[in-house]
Amino acid sequence: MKTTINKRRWTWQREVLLRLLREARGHLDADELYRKAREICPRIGLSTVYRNLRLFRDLGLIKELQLGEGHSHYEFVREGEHQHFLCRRCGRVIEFSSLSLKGLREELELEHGVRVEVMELRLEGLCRDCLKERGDDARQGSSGKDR
Amino acid sequence: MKTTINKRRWTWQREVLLRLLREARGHLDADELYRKAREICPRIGLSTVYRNLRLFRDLGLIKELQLGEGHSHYEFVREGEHQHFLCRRCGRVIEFSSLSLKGLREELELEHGVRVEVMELRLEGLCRDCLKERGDDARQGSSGKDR
DNA sequence: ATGTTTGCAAAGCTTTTGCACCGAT
DNA sequence: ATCGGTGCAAAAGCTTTGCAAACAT
Repeated sequence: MKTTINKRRWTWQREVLLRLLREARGHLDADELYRKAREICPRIGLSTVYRNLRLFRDLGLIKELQLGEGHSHYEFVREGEHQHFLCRRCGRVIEFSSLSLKGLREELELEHGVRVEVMELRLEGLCRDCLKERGDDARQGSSGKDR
Repeated sequence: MKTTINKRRWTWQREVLLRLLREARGHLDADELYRKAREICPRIGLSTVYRNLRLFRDLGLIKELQLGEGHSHYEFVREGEHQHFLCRRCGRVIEFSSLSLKGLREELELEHGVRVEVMELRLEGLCRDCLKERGDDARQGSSGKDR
C-alpha cells in the first residue's frame, strides 16, 4: 500500500521518536520532541528528529499542524479525527471533533470533484475562561499577545 | 473600535502594499509581494513588507494562510469568506466557500463556550485533473512532489 | 557487504530587530 | 518639531543538507 516502505530500516531512534509522539497527550514541536528524545538517547541529533518527522508525516503516521507560532507542531494520528482551537489570549489549545466536518468533506468531494486526504481546521478566538475574564470590555484589536 | 489605529501614519509604501494585496487575484507570499512592490518603489525594504503584513493582519485587513510550503501566504479579506484546497500533486490551490462551515462555527461556540474569531480550513488532496490523470493507480505514499 | 540512517556542523530560508535617517502630521 | 515609519544590515528562529562514520539488513 505505502509506496516507499521498502528499503526502510527500523532504527531505535525511530522507535523512540514514534513512541514519544504516540505517548504525548497532545501535540509536540520538533524541539520538545528532541529534548524528550535526548533523555532517552542523549546522542540523538536534531536533524534525525526532523528527518523522521518528515518521514512519519509522509507515511501518514503523524499530522503536521500550524498553530501559528511560526513553527510546526506534530501529532500522532489516532482513529478519532479532531481539530484545534487556539485561544488568542492565553495560548491554550482546545481539541474538539465535529460531525459536521465529516459531512463537509463529502460535500466538497461531490461538488468539486476532488479527493480530500487531509482536513485541518484551524480556529482562533477566545476560550471560555478568557471570555469570562475579559468580561464586557472584550475587544480584539492588535493589543493582544505580541506574537 | 480598533485599539491601535491612532498615531498611525499612512505612508505610500502602505498604500502600494495594500493595493497590491487587494488587486492580487489570490494569495501572495511575502517575497512575491516584495518583488511586485519593488517594481513600483524600488527602494522599498523587505522588512517594510513584513512589518506591514503584520500590521494589516492585526488590523484584519488581510488573512495569513499556511499553505504548507514552509512560509506564510497572505490574502486580502473580502466579504465572501472562503477556504483553500491544496492539490498534493500539482500544487494548485482551489478556493471554495461552504455554508456548512458557518453552521459549524455556531455549533462550536455553543458547545465549547468559546468565541471563534478566525476560522481556517486547510484541505489537501487530489484535484479533479490529477485524479483523472492518475486514474486507478492513484496511491499517495511519499512519492509526490518533493517539497 | 551493502546502502540506509545517523550525528555533527554548516548552510538555507523566512521572519524579526536595531539603528540612524526620513517623512507624515 | 515630533515621533512613527523606513531601509539597511545583521540577527534570530526553524528546518534542511553535506559528509563521513555507524549500523540495520
